[in-house]
Amino acid sequence: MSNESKQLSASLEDYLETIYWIASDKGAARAKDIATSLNVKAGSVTGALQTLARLGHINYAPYEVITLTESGREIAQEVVRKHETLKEFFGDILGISPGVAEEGACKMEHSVPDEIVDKLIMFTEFIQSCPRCGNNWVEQFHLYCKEKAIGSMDKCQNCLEKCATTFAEDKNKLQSGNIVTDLTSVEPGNKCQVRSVKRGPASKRLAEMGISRGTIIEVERVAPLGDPVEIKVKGYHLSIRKEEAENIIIDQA
Amino acid sequence: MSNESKQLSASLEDYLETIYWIASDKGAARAKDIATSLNVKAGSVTGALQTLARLGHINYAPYEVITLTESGREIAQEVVRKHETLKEFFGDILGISPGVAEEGACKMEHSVPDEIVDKLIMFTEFIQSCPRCGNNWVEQFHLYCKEKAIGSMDKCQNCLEKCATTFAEDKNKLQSGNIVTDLTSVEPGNKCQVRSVKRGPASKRLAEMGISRGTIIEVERVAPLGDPVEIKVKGYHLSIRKEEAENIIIDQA
DNA sequence: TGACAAAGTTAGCCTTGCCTTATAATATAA
DNA sequence: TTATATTATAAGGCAAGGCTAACTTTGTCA
Repeated sequence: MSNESKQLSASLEDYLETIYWIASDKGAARAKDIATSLNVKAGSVTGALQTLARLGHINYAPYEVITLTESGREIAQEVVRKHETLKEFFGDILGISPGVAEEGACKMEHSVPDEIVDKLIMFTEFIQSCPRCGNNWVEQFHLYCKEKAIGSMDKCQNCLEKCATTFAEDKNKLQSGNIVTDLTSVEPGNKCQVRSVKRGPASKRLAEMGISRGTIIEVERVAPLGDPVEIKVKGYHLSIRKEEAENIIIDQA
Repeated sequence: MSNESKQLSASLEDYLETIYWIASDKGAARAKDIATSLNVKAGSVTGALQTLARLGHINYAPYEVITLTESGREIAQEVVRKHETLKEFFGDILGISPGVAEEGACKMEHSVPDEIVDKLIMFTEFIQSCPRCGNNWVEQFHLYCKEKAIGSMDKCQNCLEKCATTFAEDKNKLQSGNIVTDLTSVEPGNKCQVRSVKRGPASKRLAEMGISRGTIIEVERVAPLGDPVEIKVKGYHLSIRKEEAENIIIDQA
């Protein structure tokens, strides 16, 4: 049981990723679904499943449903994180069309080193929060791509000034209406930045999740009664209790 | 002779890339050098060379030196371009350590789509030329990576203002000393942006190379008498005559 | 010139990964 | 309980890519 093996092949990573998606949709995966999803025959799936089971990444017994083990989930989540990170960067920042962004992410998710994904997430977040990148900076880049030239000096000065005034306005707005807001008030789909985390029974857990001052959180979904709040932090999908969310004081982005 | 085949394997791309480097160093490659460079035995090299020859990517005859054909050079250059683009982005923008940047580039060069490389080059160039990214913007990002938080509002305002004044100063400096400069005055290792290309016998060739208003050019090397000027444009390594360089009017970056 | 070393070639072989088909076993639901 | 769908197994194909070992060619130097 070399549970801590070196590196899975791209193909096996794809199997894990597929199982992850099917399982998070239906609770557990069946061979048929995997075969359909990956476009292979049922026989091939069994072989891959046996390999993954031998490596300790899935819970598998003949004719039973398939679930991920701890290590399998970790690997799958990491692959998904890489995939989503690349896709978002390509799409939202570089302005690549969705199809190519998806295709590129699929190919590259198996080769990008962890360290680079981490930095890419930081970079994307930085771009989305640095005031100098406010006021349509990304759109300026897309314009540059079309026109193949930076604007004239005067145009740039204009842009720079507008950026400054926009920032000053936002700042005033924020400081005048200085309301303390917590994570529960963020709408699904929106991002925010953590100002502070209130001390409490859960603060250690939150810190372990990487939630601290400055962290950028995207709220993905909120359950009917607001209880489990599903969020994305540094590319990881997490779920936190309402009480925990209330302890996270944020600046709305 | 399916000269226009679909996609080479990562391994064959590596062979072409290696031949490219050896050939650009010594004029032609020998099997021994390739074997050493790729860390394989001589026998394996012969096999790969035969495959590449069959595909029309190298000029190969038993016991003779090896050179790239037109198609082989194209592929090799594209791989090199991907490699360098990724490495530069990882290192210069993301702030990844040279070792990891190199390793990541090696792995990803075989899977990144052309379109994404193109955009990544544009993006890197945009960052290096947009005034809003002047005044140490990239360093601000690296600081952010360390401190995991954007600066305070006041700090950001300060940064923004300093960026604006720096830009204004540069602008004044440029406009007061309004000297027309051409590419020959750029020191090796520096970058500049094309303001215009003088009409002349070579202007068509330059346009074909993708050199036009707004293009960013990095001067890599200048031969002793200033004659062939080696430059890098959009990730491609090119060589142009002195007379051509003199027709390229630039803004020093 | 001729002998030898270095470089290159060839052939046979092996491993790995990943897929397929055909057939057998099991589960499920009418 | 029996037909149908789903899984499992076994055998095998095949392409990529490497290795070894024996052999050939080439170039160099005495």
